[in-house]
Amino acid sequence: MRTDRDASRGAGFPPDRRADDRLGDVRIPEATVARLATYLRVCGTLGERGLSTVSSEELAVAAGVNSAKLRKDLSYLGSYGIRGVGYDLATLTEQIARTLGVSVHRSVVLIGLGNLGLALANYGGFGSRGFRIRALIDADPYRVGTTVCGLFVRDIAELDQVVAEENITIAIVTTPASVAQDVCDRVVAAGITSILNFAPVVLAVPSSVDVRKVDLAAELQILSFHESRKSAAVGAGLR
Amino acid sequence: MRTDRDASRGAGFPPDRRADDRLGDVRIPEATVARLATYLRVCGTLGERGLSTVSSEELAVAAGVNSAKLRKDLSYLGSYGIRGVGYDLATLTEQIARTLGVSVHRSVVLIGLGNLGLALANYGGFGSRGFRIRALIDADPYRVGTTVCGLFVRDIAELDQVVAEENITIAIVTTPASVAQDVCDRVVAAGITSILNFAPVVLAVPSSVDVRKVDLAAELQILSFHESRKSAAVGAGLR
DNA sequence: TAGATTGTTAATCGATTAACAATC
DNA sequence: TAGATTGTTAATCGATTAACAATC
Repeated sequence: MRTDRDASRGAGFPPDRRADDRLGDVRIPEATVARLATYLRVCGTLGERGLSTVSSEELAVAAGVNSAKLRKDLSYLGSYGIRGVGYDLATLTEQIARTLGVSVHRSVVLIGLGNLGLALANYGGFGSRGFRIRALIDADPYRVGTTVCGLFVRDIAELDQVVAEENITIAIVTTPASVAQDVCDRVVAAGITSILNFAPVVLAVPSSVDVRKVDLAAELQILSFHESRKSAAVGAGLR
Repeated sequence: MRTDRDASRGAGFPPDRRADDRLGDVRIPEATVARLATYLRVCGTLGERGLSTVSSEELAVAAGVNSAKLRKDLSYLGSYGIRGVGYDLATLTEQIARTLGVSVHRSVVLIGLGNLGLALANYGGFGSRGFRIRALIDADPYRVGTTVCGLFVRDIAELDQVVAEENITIAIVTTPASVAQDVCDRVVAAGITSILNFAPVVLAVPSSVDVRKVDLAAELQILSFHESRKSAAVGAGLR
């Protein structure tokens, strides 16, 4: 569907990307990007089971979405399906990985080695999905200099150096809430442009930096809301 | 704005809730529910700083959202602001907590005591936000019977009993992906109606059960996507 | 009263999905 | 060719937000 808005942009307004930018010439909706990560994981699982081709219906069921949505999502990447047949798993996997920018591994720095930080440092699931934790940073002088998962724990003062040396663009922040904004400021100053924040605070960053937040208590509260509605429905006589 | 659809529903179609169900008579959008959790946390922070009243503008800035959106979100709870003045923090906090169903603590069972499970069991941030982990369950016979954070680690065979005894409705699943669906089936059979899933699998559940998924690698992949676009922009001559 | 701020309206924007022409 | 499945259209649904009347 081509709207008047599209037409006016094509005619005069600056496009989001240059037309010759092959990787980035199609704007992909945020909701689609989030689902691509799921599709990529499911493709991996199906590939391990020996499948070489999947239909949009099979993939949609495995990913827990509607097949029309899945096809629309995949259509943003280009036309990699074969009508009457389905999608070649290897090709599809490669294209999704390329779109997400995880065809090559990305380097990550993890800051704050409390319970959660240590658990993430030890988590084995990042490597297979495109990420390597290349540096660990903590404020506790007793922890700095020790080795965790084969990596030296460094002081925050070494952040700039480590980010440059290891070509790091993504930081995982698992510090206490009280220091998270300060750590965030240093991380941004060091040149990091993406932050995954586990501290329960809203981080202020320049618009050039992306922040995603994981708030575990908030997730539980959302579930709690629906629990309330379930019991309210019972209370209202719907038993 | 009252649309034809609303009118036709009011006229004939069954409403989502009974009109006399005071807690649940207004349908609150999912996007709003998710933000209410943030507002609740921010209200707590502002309250600790000694504030007793906030304007929508102040609260919006602290929560990182547009103030019109915040007012619209709060309007679903009822009319708790005072024009020309703002919102009373104590009242607002209470109303949001009530809406989210966390005015009283909810009991949670945590299943799977690997790195992440142990970290969550030790995490102190749940208590202040309305949740108590009341039971720990693991499959490893060497771990069953030990004490973690003052709780006995139990076998999955005891799930039904523990859920009933402790009045648990929410489960946190931090098992390996390979057993997550099996654990999920048992959890549902035990009467749990909300699941927070950290295993990187799509869980199949009855429609009466809510599942929220936290996929850390997927979060990084979303950040990676935007990183790709940033460097593509540079590559396309926008340096 | 004058200034401030809420609650609501209505326009706009973005996401979802059934349906089907295109095509393997 | 006949059956199957993609890629796309267009309708619908849901979320966002500027603007402002209501009102403290």
